Amino acid sequence: MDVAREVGVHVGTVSRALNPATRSRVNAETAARIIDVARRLGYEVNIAGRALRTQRTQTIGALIPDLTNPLFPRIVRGVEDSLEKAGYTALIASTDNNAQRERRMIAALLSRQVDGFLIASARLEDQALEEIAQDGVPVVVLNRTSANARTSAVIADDPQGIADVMAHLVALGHERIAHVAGPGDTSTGQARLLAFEAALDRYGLKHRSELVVRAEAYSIAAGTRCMRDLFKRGKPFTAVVAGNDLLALGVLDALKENRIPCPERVSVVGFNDIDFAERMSPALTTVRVPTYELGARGAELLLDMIYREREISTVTLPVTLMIRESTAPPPLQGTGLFGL
Amino acid sequence: MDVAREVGVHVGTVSRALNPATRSRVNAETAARIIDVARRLGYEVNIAGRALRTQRTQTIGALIPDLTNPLFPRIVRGVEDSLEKAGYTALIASTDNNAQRERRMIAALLSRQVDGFLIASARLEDQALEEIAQDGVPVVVLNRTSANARTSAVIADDPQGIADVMAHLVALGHERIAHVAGPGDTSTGQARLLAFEAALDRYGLKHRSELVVRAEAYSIAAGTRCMRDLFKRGKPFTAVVAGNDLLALGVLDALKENRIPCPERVSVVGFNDIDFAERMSPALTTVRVPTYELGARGAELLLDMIYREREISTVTLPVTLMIRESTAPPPLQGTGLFGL
DNA sequence: CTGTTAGCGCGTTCAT
DNA sequence: ATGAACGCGCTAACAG
Repeated sequence: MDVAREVGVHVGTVSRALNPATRSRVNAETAARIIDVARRLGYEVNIAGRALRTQRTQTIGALIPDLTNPLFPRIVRGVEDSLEKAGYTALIASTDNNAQRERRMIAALLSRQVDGFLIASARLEDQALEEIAQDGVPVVVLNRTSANARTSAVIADDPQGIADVMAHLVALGHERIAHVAGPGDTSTGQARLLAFEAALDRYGLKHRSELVVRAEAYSIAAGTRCMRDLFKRGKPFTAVVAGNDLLALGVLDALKENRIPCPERVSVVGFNDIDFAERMSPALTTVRVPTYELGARGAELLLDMIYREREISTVTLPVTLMIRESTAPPPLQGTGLFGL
Repeated sequence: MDVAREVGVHVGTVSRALNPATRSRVNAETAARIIDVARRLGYEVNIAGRALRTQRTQTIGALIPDLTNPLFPRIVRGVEDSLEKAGYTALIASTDNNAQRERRMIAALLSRQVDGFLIASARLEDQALEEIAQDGVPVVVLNRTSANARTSAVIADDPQGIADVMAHLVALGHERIAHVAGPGDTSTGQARLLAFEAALDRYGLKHRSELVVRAEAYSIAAGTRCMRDLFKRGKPFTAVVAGNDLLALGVLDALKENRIPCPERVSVVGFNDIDFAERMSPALTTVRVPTYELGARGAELLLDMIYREREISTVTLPVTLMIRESTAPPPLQGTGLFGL
């Protein structure tokens, strides 16, 4: 270490002087000199070396299903900001919600000795996740719950969001409401479907299984496919609650295919309030999820687990219904879809 | 290393067996046994340890201005896919095109001994970049050029894109075309402005400095501000070429504020063809940039530089004009903006 | 307060 | 083909 040579002290002293936590144990004056020389020489600690010794890489792994879904960049941003305060950095990996790719990425991150994992992948029953937690590496899941008792979670209040949506639709006069549910193996898909059914009960609306379709993925294409399915069944409806915004966009596409105007004949609502949702045509009514906070809180929780071995916890963030152009009162009787 | 103990060989042998590059130098049978045991024990090489020895972390740093701009997730995706093939991983950092944050991130990445940098930050005169290259760490810049002779670059064919845009507008009959240019300290901002002016000459159109405004950032808000500026100047125009899609969205907002219909009275065109551009209202006419390829090629170039100390090069990718709803013929004389 | 020593996990070199 | 020894950069622990 040439800083040591330059100042004329031992490397150990330099190490202590440069680490804020141990700086107090070295003469203030020499410390100042060391810091000065280090800066002048452009010295940066080698985190790989430190990691070898401390077993801490100051790096966490973030598993994101798809950065292309506007939901996630905001989450990542929250994560980054929280981590940076602690001198941490995130290694980001896209998984496509593909189990195999997920395993590969986890292996890659594990071999880089990440200090913890932030997992926004939606799949419910990850044995991969199980393995990590068993290894003793802290895990926080984002925007999903986990069956695993050893992971913390930060989630949005999905039941409340769906409840707000349903209250809005019922207030507008809708009675035949369809649901394009998210994938069954995701916790959000399940939670939102449950909340949908609970709302049906609350308002004394009939459960019609023909009005519920499950998407196989959270994507625009899947939303369109589900909607085509719904049309084939030929059962009347005046509103569609989509599992998330991408599904809602797919629903709108299918509506357009069939020249069914939204919101005049069918209302559509999404979930998440992705960027640009308000600029779509029609501007999408949806539930805003505080994505930045979701990431920020998740990162804080993880740092807590790393440093203070804090107990496991689940944080639920409030959501807000954003009413825009894609919802309106249902058409008059006799003028609706399928002669409703 | 407990794998060694389990198999009954020396750690050196295990190391050789587990490293594909040196596997040939060990008995095939023992190698197989070692690999088997390693898998059974869930052993993963510690990249930090290897890095210390080899000075290679198999990790590169990616500086992205803003993941929230839909342009970048696609680039990142291309980067990831190319890197993964080589066993590399990307450390992603958002910079906000903020010089100070950029330095902090570079320091953080440098201390993690990244093997190279992929820089999509747009700012032109980075001394930070200069320093990195001087350190001998390979750098590839993405979607921008660099004054630095030691960095490779992958860029889109901006001049061609703007030329196509102008040909389209002129063919529609536009003669008074405004330009909301990108920031002057970005290479894209400069290149597109130059191409805009060249096209003016090509079609014998007058240069009107009052019809050119410079944005201070690539953002929606900046686009709106520029447009308000343009209105204040009171000079007539029938089309606006925006420096990128976000600026174009800001331009559309300003038009809406003033109840000026697009494309009936003013045509607007963007650049990049971000996701959802075709779902906006009106659907945005813009220039598609092959973002995934941009990232993928950039990563390949960087790996080449790391492994083969390849010479510096610049790759230019072709672009495509996407004609949608935001462009149309100009209004008839006398009905246009400012009495045009 | 500071110097010394040892060892984190790996790859390399030299010996066998 | 394999074992032994060393050192990469750093910090914890101990000695002074």
